[in-house]
Amino acid sequence: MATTTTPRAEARILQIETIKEVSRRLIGEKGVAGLSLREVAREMGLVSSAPYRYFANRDELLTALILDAYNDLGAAVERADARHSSSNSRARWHAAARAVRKWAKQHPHEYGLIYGTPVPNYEAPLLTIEAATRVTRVLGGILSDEWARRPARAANSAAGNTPRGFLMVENLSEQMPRVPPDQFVKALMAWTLIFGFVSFELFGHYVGTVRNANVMFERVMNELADDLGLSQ
Amino acid sequence: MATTTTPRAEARILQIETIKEVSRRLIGEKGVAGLSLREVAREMGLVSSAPYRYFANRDELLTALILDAYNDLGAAVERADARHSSSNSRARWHAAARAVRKWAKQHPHEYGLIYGTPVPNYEAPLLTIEAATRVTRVLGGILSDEWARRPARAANSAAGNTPRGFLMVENLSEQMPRVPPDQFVKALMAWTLIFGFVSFELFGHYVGTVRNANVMFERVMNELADDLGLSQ
DNA sequence: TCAACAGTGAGAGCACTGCTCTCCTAATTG
DNA sequence: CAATTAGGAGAGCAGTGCTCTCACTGTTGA
Repeated sequence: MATTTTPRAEARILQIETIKEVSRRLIGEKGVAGLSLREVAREMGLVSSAPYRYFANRDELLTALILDAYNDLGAAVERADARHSSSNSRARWHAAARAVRKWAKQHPHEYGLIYGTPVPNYEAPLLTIEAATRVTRVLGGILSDEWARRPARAANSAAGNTPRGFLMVENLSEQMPRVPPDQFVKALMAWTLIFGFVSFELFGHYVGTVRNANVMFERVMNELADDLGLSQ
Repeated sequence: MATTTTPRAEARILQIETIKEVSRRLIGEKGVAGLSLREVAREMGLVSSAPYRYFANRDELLTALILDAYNDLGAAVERADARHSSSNSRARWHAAARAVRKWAKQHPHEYGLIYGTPVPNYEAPLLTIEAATRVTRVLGGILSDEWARRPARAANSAAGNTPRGFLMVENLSEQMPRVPPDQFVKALMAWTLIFGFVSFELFGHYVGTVRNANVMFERVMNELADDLGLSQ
């Protein structure tokens, strides 16, 4: 059964969606700093106080946009991963990594919003954390499926320095149930390096150093896949 | 001979220095977004238009602060590196990496200023690029000194896939004259990972994942040192 | 059915910002 | 010593985030 919503409630979520759409466009044109609620109102043909009926303040609007950005990126990575056979870890890894970079280059300002300098004093209101883990869950799933196919080595490694590595990483064992804990450090490095590379590229730190970022990204991801022991 | 500067010129550079000091303090308290020229003026007992005698606009002041931040970080890393015997690559590597992280945690807002989201449309005015390379020069020097002590392997690797790697990386051959080009990818990964880790830590992306960042940083840097083949 | 009740937009207003311009003083310079 | 010039004062403009009151209108409970 379709949940019956009052016309008013519908109109409300439509206005909220419009505000966010206009905001995304303005951010894309002039960056986060250039986003003003007054201009959003103007674009919508409203008076300057109207948007405050929907967002208590600018930070609340930004938080909503951050949440959407995490989910948009997460969905893109999930889709890319799902296009490959779950047993082909290496293809999945490359697909996921490329999806991150592609999304970032398509939405540079939104990427900066979520992986750049945190905007307010301390924004992340738990809700965003959940959305932020969508990418790490995909990456963890790839590693988990890979290690599920090699019980011997897994058992070996697990018997190694398990406690040491385990102490440092929370939640990762949930996301990668079959990956031996001593591999967590490598997994963390890979995850960090994907975003480190994309951030360096987008924020201009490779200017004068990396000539062909496309090729370099592929080589780096290949090296990481080797280090992680991804097969095929 | 001491360069004779007129009292007026001296007073000018003193005022500029004061403006930057006050700005740094304000940024440290309320973040980059909270920096206003009017408040700087107020703190200095000046009228709101006075600072514009020294900085054409807010962006110019920010650019100056960015430049200083790069140089401050660069100097800290150089100092840390210099404290070790040049032949002990591994100790130098760890010292440099720790210096980056330490400086970042001591000046989080300034770190965000230079390694977070770029603030204006496209800020980096070449001057900053020069200052930004101080860290990479230190890292390149460490690798260079390491490879200077193993001519055999260097020659071997250099004979390998030199052209491929060389095409992607500019300037790196100047900073690391004795490092075989096929090592450039690993060097780039290491450089990127230092800052990727520090950014993730400072910007809150490890919350809920990395429990003890101090220990994890050491392990990651150790792993990198292994991958780079640093001895001792 | 009709009256009370929200939800919404309009508009004025406050405190703040970046930035410009003119005026004046006082130090510097030839 | 006269001419120049740098720097501060102060007013002012356009823009911002945000608040408050007022009026309208679709929705809802008696």
